[in-house]
Amino acid sequence: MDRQLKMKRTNGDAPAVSRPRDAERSKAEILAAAIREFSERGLNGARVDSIAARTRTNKRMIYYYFGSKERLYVAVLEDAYRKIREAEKQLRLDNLPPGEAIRTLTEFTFDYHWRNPQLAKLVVIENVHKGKNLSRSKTISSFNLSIIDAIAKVLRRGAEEGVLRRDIDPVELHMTVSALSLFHVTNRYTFGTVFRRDMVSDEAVAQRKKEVVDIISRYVSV
Amino acid sequence: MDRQLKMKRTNGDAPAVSRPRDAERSKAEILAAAIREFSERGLNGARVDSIAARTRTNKRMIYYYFGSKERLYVAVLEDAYRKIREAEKQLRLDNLPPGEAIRTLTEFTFDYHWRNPQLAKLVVIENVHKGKNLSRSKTISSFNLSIIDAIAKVLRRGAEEGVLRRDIDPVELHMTVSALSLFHVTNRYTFGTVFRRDMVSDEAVAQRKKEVVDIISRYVSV
Amino acid sequence: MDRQLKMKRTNGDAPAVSRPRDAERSKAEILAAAIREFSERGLNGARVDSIAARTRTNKRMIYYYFGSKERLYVAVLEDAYRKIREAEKQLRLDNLPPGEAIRTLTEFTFDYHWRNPQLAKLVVIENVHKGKNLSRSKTISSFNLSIIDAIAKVLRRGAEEGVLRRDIDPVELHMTVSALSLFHVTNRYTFGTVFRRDMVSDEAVAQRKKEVVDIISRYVSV
Amino acid sequence: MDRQLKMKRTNGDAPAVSRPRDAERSKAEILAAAIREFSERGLNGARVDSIAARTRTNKRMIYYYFGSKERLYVAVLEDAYRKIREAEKQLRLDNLPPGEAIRTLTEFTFDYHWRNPQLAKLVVIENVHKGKNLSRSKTISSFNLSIIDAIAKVLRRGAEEGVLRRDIDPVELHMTVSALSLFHVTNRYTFGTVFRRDMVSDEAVAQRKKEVVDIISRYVSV
DNA sequence: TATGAATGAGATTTCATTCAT
DNA sequence: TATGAATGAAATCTCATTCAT
Repeated sequence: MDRQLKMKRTNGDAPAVSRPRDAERSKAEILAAAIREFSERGLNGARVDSIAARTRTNKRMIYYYFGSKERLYVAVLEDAYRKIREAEKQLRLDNLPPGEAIRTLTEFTFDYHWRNPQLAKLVVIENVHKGKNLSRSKTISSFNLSIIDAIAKVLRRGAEEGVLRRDIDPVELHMTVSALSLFHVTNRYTFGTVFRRDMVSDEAVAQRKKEVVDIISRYVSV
Repeated sequence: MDRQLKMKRTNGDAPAVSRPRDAERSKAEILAAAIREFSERGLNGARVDSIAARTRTNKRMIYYYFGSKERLYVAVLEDAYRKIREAEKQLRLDNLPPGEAIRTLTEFTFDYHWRNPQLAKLVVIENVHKGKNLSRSKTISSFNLSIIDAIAKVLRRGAEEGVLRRDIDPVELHMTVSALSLFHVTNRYTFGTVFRRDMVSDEAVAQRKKEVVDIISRYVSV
Repeated sequence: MDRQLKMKRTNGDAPAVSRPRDAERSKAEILAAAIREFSERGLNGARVDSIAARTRTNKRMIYYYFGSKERLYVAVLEDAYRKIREAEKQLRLDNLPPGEAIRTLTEFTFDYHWRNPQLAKLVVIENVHKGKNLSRSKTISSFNLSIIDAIAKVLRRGAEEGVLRRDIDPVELHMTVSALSLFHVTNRYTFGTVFRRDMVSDEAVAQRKKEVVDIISRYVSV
Repeated sequence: MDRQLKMKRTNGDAPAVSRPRDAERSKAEILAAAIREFSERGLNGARVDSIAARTRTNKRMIYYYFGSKERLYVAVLEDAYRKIREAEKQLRLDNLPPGEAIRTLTEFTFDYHWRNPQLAKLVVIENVHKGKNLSRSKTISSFNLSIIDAIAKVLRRGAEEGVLRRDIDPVELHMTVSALSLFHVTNRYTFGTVFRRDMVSDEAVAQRKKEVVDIISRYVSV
């Protein structure tokens, strides 16, 4: 695969970078490979061998750094959640008028899940397992509540300005936005097949996104 | 393992007539056991042994009747879809005013999935597998389109009576109702844990159902 | 073991004996192989592969019948204890004068362990594991207490006849006989090496047995 | 794994003098940790990682100082034997009347093994491995024969004084004392479980010690 | 002397499926 | 139609040991 790279390594008289020896990088590489494997095949379907194969390290290192397949899976879950929360922070919702902020957040959420389907898939997989792995994570809740705070702020502003309903619960709103955004990812295959519906063309996705934004707008507007 | 028992059965002069040997009953029993096992543990997590253990028959019979674990899984999927479509037909939406028909359908859908979570779970599991098993079913689409027809009829009536928007696509509406209803089942564990939200108490469920009906009502109303 | 039985089944026009299909025999074969492997290599040193190789069945059957390496090991322990207790019953101590009964039992115990070192080895191995596997056995104590009963009877007779001490505790005596008999098996290698002592020649063994009988005789005599 | 810590150490201008780097101390620490690990878990059950974890050094040092797990185990065996022989020398048996000397030695041996069970455990473990590791030690026999000499001297004195039998072989006597003393350590779990006997309370131990001393006394007395 | 990172070989266990009657 | 026994292939995990600095 990377014969080029290998060549480079053996060049020069400095014996050089020959093998990784970089814990952080190895860990990150494993995590990245695991996110893909788990989201594509589920906890039981994922193969530790496959994860290792997507890496420059080997199977043994997965156990060295993560202890077990399950603990790796928990790390993957945490990482996937962390990423969407970080992406959300780039939105700067505070700088937008309330209505537009909600619209922006809705569009972002829909787009994010469509373009990064891993989290959505991991989440439903974890629910098949009744959430017992996620519940082992101590930190998961702490960093996720940021999105609820952000929504709450926007709703407060909107209420003050009289442009948004006063009786909207931020968690409820987040649930709705999530449900409508995730569904298109987590149910695309069955819904497409069963109802003979194009779920994946650019037009179909754009059309659905518009619809979702519309649903949310009507829901929050006074 | 239980050799004693076996001995007892084959000994004695009482011949083979003793048990009814009802093929249909065996098949139905296997299917019922499989629905539970697959919905609880996923396709990979499900164990043929466990399915057999939930039955009065044995493992070999599963292969005799269904050929393979995968084909049994497809049969399970079809059966679960068939059941909700049959339940929907009891609603008699044609006898209700359009707005009320939509509300009734929404409440039914939400309740059905909450009380019969197997279909919801099977569907997300199947999507993890990119819907490749469902797509093997020849009949799946045929009997499922009934719900789209039913919604289309209601929307047409609503438009004619001027109480519902004219530009609502029935598939789009079904997708929205499904998304909001399924989410509460398929994401209850993670959402509850991550956002510290009660998802399961009677009050929480009733409150969410009210919200979902509200969202849909605002969405379809002129 | 019971080839006779098997023959009976496959005779007539039904073809051939090709593969076992005899649960009891498979189980017994595995158990016999496991006794040797565990007693020779310990719980950790024993290899499931090696046990299977000593069998006409395969590795998978070990899990089919015993569940795990540990549970097989417990079955092995139970079986080894059961065998010595059964052998003891052939001694008919009740038919011997008390002093001779004790002597006979001592000689038997010493010989048994020397000729069948598996139990002795299994026992020390199990003690390295702090007896946690044996303590999982429900039945172990029940059938082992027979030896204590037998000794108690002899001691009672001896006391009545005035030929044996009245204050000997049967468990204490069994412990002493066991200690002296087992030591020659469980410590033969180190004791031989460290103290440059022949522990294995027929003469050495006979001499030690005589000594042990002497020790016990002096101990129980009035 | 603890990268932060490592950074701190190699950073800064404080040079390498910071830690004493006492080779002898490291070696002794490893040996002490290994004695516990091997005696608690056996040769195969012991983990090099665990031994390192019981140390202030790391796994690599074990290989640096001892070469391999097996050679470390041999070192452990030698060390354990050396310790009991040194302890015995404190007894000053020569200063006691012969009968009392034997009694003192018996009590000491019983107590020593009960309070320091490592040697007893290591010895049976080594016997499971047919003594092949111990036989590699060149020195083991040389320093162990001291106990045989000591016993021989006492027996000679006792015979001359007419208080002890003339026909007692010192190795045989040591074997008997060892067997009775070690048994209580190496078989405590199984014997306790199988025969429902308290083996560990202070009273039980004291009672058994008394019994052992009694057995030995009757054995050596004229 | 000291240490975290890395690994190959091999161990136990799992599981869908088939055999033989 | 029914069933216990059997199995190959492959999965997860373990562990002593070495690498590279």
